Amino acid sequence: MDAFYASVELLRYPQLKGLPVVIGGRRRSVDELNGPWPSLADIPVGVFPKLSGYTGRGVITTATYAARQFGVGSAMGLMKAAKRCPDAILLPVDFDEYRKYSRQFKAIITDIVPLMEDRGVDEVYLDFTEVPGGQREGGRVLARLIQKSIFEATGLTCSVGVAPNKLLAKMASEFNKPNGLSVVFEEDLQTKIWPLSCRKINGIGPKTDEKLSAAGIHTIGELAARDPFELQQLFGQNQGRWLHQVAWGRDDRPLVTESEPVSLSRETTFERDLHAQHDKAELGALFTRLCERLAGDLTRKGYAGRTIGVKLRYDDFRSVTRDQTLPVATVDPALIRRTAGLCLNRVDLTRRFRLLGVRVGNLEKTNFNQETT
DNA sequence: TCTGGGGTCCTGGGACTT
DNA sequence: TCTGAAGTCCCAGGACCC
Repeated sequence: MDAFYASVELLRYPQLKGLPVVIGGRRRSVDELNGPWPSLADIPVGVFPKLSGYTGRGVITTATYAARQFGVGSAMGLMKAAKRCPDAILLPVDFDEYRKYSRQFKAIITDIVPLMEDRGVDEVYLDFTEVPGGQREGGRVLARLIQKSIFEATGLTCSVGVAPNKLLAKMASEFNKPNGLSVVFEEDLQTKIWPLSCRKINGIGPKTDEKLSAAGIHTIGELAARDPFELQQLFGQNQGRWLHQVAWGRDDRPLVTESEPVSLSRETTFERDLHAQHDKAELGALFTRLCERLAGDLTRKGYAGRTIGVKLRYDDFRSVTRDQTLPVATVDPALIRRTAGLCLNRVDLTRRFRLLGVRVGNLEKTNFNQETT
């Protein structure tokens, strides 16, 4: 398979190009910025709020490359980011807008390459083994055509990686961000992949990286040099085997062009930590609202679920979950609320918590899908 | 002083059945 | 009747990703 990985850069306002910008925080409407504007593209740079003096909860969803120079990035708390880069512009998250552009760029892509795996709002894998011209210049010609088509239709830039499999294509796409294009061949493994940190592998997060470091393994090359049996001793059979495979650039996962959701959930972090007894009314209303919204999601997407669960995050950031499986699948907000309430009775409610979530799993298709996309 | 929201997948333990 | 093995389901938590 010739895999192609593209991630689209969603910041498209020309007046902000090259400036440090972070997108994130708790969800606010664009109107809250500084009064109603026809669109963010019409706002002069000086009007955007700065990160300096930001107080309250919230994390960065994404940041421009100019902002990343200051050591801020995804998932960082906004207050910490404000200290590192006070002059950065803070934009609110606007998921409806992202979804709109996401549909648009994916439609453009599938017009050119029909075999697409959707990896979220801004990323896709493509297989262009069978696409006419897909092999020209190692895939560069087709990749450039896709980049050009997306830019002309949406103003969005995207970074692209082309490689023999999904693992390497994803890594290749990171080489020249933003708006980059990289091709990695099998024979490039030792020169282009092995010098990289293990953390660059999709699937190695902070925990695994820490364990690897403790074993004296920092780069992918060092990982590849280890005996597979030693890795299995350290990480267990499955993960050990997988680590050895990916270090050697091996990945035979096919493109997944269709999938069904496994669960749906809604959760919210409070402005301040709440207590089950002292904030009973507020929590009760919030809990009901979460269940209603979740029931709405299920109905809209055409699913019902049998397993109802809750999630709590305490003030010390520990999380707990409880769930319960019903005899039949439901979309009924009252039943979801009642069952989730029973789950909630099984957790420690004596200490304050910062987040409450409701989840429905064990999904079954109903025939009432109201969503067209 | 911190650390969102919405997902998937994996692991491991306990209950239950055969 | 008791015991152990194996399979399955349910549940909880952890790691990771976008």
